Amino acid sequence: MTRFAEHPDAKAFILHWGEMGTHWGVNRSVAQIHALLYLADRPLHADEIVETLGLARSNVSTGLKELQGYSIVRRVHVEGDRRDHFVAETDLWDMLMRIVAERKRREIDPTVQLLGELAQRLAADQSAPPQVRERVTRMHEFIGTLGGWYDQVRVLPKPTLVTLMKLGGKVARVIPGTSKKD
Amino acid sequence: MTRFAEHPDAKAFILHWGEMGTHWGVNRSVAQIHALLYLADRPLHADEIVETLGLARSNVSTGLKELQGYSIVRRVHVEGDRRDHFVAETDLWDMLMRIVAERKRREIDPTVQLLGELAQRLAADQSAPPQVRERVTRMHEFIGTLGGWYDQVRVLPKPTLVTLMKLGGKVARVIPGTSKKD
DNA sequence: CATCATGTTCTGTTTTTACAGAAGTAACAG
DNA sequence: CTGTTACTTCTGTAAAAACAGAACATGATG
Repeated sequence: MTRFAEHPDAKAFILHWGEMGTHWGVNRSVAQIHALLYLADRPLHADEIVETLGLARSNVSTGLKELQGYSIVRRVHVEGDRRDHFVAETDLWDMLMRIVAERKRREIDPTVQLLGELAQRLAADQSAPPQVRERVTRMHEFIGTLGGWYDQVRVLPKPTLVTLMKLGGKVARVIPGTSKKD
Repeated sequence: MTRFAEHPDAKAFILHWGEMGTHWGVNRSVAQIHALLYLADRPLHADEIVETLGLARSNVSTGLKELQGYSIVRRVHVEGDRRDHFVAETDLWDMLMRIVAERKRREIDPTVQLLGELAQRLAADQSAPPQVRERVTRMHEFIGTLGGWYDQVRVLPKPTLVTLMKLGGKVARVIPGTSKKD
């Protein structure tokens, strides 16, 4: 059915992507489903995924929901078939940006929120150990800075991002006080 | 013993840091040990960590080893005490860079390696599904580009990095063909 | 409106991971 | 050379996560 997924290199890709997932807090099955859809040249329906990856129908369902939560997989309608079909984002910049956006929303934002509360309370607390106050505050500021940078970069047009990325460290040349030599 | 860690806000920080870890593929205990050392104003020895966090001695030992593997905790000698003591990196830029470097080494580099092999084999394989060839190749190039960018940024002096970060999207202004307005 | 097709949620089981305590190793102190 | 302290590695257990299959829900079809 999913002929392309029988190719040994496709299989290797899917397996490796699954492993990668586990190292980054993503369920192996979810990552495998994503890899399969990324390699597909057409929308797949859930049962194709079940058969290709050997997962239970239930887990494919929840996996697809998770991937849609990241906005890197979307449901599409296929003419003359009432089953849901799914396609993955194939633009890798978009894919990365969406994953980052969602993880920020889920994990970073609540962390900044909490750190802000802790920092505020510690600032007013005479009995607080000074270095705890200072370190929590600095962590709050640091993650806030990263978040602010991300918010600015996120909205840049994709070609600009690609150019900046390719420039790499060379962008540092525009900063006053930095050597022109590198 | 570790008085600062009895403070409720310190406790909250440590617990949250532990949870964060679990979402990013880091053992909860390891992340907690790191948080505790980050908040400490002096080197701690293993038994202090055991008592403060309520972990088994064995796990503190392996946790500390792991953190040293990331180069964000180091062993220090304390005058007149033959036990090992440990301190965490408190410069958050350095900390982040070291974590990124290590995760790249452990996970990204082997992935690029594998993708390169797959892409090469697929290029020579007449029977390979064309979109599989193309998508694997693009993934390889994409991750390679990210890695190249990182390698360049990594070696920039810290003040330059901070300036760039604060500039945010404004660095895009220097790119030809980009509007001066943002 | 009964049946079938499709998809989701719930529940018990399996697998994986984290962990505590025991056993082992090494270095030092008396 | 013996006991003690500090630390690490090993091993069985406990906790957590992933998973399969069943039960359930929804909506289309004859």
